[in-house]
Amino acid sequence: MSKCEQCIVRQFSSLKHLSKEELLRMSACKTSKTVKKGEVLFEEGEHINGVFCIKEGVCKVSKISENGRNQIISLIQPGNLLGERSLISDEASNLKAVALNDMEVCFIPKDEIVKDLEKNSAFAMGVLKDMAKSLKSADNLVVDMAQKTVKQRLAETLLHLHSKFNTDNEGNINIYLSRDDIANIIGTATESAIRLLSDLKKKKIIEFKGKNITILNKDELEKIANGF
Amino acid sequence: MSKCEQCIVRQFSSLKHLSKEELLRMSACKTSKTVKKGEVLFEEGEHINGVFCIKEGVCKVSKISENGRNQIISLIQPGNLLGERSLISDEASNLKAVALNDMEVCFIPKDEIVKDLEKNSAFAMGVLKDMAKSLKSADNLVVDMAQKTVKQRLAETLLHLHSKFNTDNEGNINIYLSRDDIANIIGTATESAIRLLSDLKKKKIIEFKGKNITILNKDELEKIANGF
DNA sequence: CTAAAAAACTGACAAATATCATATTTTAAG
DNA sequence: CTTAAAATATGATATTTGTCAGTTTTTTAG
Repeated sequence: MSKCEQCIVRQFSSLKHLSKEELLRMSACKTSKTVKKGEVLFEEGEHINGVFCIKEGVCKVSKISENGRNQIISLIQPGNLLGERSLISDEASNLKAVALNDMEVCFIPKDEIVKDLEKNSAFAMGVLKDMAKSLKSADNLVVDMAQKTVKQRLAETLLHLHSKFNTDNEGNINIYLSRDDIANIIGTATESAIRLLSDLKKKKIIEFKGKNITILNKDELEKIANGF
Repeated sequence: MSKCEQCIVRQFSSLKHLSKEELLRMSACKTSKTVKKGEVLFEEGEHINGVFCIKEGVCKVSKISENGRNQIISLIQPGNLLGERSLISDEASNLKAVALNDMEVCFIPKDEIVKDLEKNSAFAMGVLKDMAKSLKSADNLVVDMAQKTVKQRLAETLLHLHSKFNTDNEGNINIYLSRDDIANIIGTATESAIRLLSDLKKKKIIEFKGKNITILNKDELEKIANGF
């Protein structure tokens, strides 16, 4: 079993504040698993009883609205933790997580995390900072959802995806989402998302072949996102 | 100067985890002030450098979208803290706070809070729980904003306001918001909010005289909020 | 009390978006 | 390779919501 010390999650998450001994204990009680594309990490309403460390792959975190439509709240990348919120509130999860591609994750049981939170104040502050960051982006998302048009939100989403997932310096968006997923991120009907994507393509602002989307004119996309 | 020990904010916020000595120190470095209706507690982009304890009155917390429209994110009641998020991220505030009526608040400087956060893990866990709660409701709000119609959001907002602000057992909503504020909570044009309020009145689901709104048929309002 | 300003309201119309129906293309399974 | 299923795409239309213009009511300042 690999030690947590070298793990990408340790480098990028609040786990970096853990000491060697704490990591060793964590390493001893963690479980690793692979999650195939399309599989569910946890359901809405499920008691997770721990946190997931995302080592490889990406998952979408979503929630079903009372209308029965699915809203994707965020995409979680390698290096991040998942499930902190529910762990801290000591509640069932309010969200569902599904793998977008094949994943490698570790699961750390709740007790272990709570113990460290209480003893290691740097770790607690780290988690607090992560949560504060999530809260800020959630607030921003609320404003966007409430005030921006679907067209603006699509432009903004493409820019977000680009800055989060591009590996080269091109305009390629290196994450492959279905039109349905894109619609569920921006909160619109699938047909509307498709139509607006086609518009952007016609105007040479983006290019795409299937799920492979490339941004051709970033400035223009930014203008659209800001309402011009 | 009043001691923090008996304060309503201590009873209801994470400050309840502070010891007597910690409270005394806090009491010594805090400043009290009154904020008149309509006055600004802090602006978007301002460095707050501390947290506000809300002893009396209500304030609205909002953010201007790129479109120039104002979105109210939440209403803060007596007993709550305000400004924790920015303090923990060590950033300027991303939100603006304005008094909805005359307020009594205390201000606790940042250093004092940070000191206690690092030393008192129960306090840190309390703040963490508050933040987790805020994050959950922000996520829910995102879903509502993205997926619900304006009519649904209005119905839901009226129900929220009622459960948060009713003092008697009647359907009265004991907080007085302008039509503009209501529109800025649900994320719509003022005229749309007015029209939908009038519709609900015509259908005898609510009653209102000016800003004084009463829910007549809660069941029906719940149905509307859930899309029927 | 009165005038001016602000807030609430209403109607007409335009724009954005959802829905439904259907066609085409891509993907997956045998 | 072939066929069925799923995803993507497009058109027509209905619904929702925003915008603008104007009226009425309420609030505020003097």
